[in-house]
Amino acid sequence: MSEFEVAVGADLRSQAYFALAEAYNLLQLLMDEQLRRDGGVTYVQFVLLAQLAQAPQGRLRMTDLADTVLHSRSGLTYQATRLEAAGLLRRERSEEDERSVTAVITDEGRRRLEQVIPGHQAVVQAGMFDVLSDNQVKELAEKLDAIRTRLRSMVPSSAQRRRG
Amino acid sequence: MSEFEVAVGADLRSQAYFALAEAYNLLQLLMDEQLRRDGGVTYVQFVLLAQLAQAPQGRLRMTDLADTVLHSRSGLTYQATRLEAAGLLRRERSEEDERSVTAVITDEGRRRLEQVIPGHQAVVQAGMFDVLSDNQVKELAEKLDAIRTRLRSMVPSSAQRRRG
DNA sequence: TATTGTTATACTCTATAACTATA
DNA sequence: TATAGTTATAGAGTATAACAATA
Repeated sequence: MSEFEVAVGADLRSQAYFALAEAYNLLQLLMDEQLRRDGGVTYVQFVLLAQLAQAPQGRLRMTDLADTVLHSRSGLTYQATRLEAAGLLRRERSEEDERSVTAVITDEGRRRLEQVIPGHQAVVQAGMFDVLSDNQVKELAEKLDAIRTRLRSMVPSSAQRRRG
Repeated sequence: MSEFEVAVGADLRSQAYFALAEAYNLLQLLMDEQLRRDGGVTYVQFVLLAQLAQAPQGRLRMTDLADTVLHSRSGLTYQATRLEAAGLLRRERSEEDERSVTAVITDEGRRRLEQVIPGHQAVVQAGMFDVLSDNQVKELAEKLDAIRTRLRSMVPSSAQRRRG
């Protein structure tokens, strides 16, 4: 138990919370370095590319993408401009709704993603899973998934934030 | 299982990892808002104050504090200047080693911390623990702690980064 | 009128390297 | 020479509000 925990609460819940926070921050540090080294992309850009890669035809509407990655629309425009300049993504006007813009991952974007994923998974494996058994991983995943679902219901979407 | 997971790996480990990432990001969003609303401090500032509050006599050397919160020294100087201007922290030259500076939390800093902690704990409780039993919390804490310890051993300290 | 995306703008934060003082 | 902390600087990223185009 770290001393920080004593300040805010020495109970099990505080332990779980601070372990989560520190684990994620350390992981972020290692992942940022790996992604930059292996593919010249930031973590945010990696997440955006991965989101697009799995979407049908590699396409997502800008607003939906912003909601998915929890950023403002202007923030997404900023990142999309950078990814477009790097040739990893392109933007197309929608045909059904002329207001909408669809972000599409390019072939080069998919290649770049494949290029960084092995290193990314290696970091996650070494940092998180080498110290857990398969069954422990399963139990961890179940609990984190319950927490994630709960938190999703507590945070409004970017469209809702704009209105409210 | 989100579609993002499919892109990078649909296995249990990816599930655990992405659940961790999204849970922490959502939690961060909620905590930032709460801390700003209840006490006008950022999450980083909250962590710095909490670290000092629990240290002996509320004191820590700047470099040690930087290592604890995983920031560069210049980044810590920036935050310390802001916290000092807000009257929540003060800096003193060390008497043993004239090169060192000790950061000390002020009485007002402690009051501010007490002011935000209830809301902070409420957010954590609602977001993470209302969906878990006490035993599940215990199991979660154990696994996250193992991961944290592992990750700590993988990330060099700020002093080590400076040298290397 | 409401919604989509971009832009203008301003601000926060971070790190690197140079610098000062001390060990 | 090495270390502690600050500062100068520059850059990355973010969000809010105003805007143009479309529904």
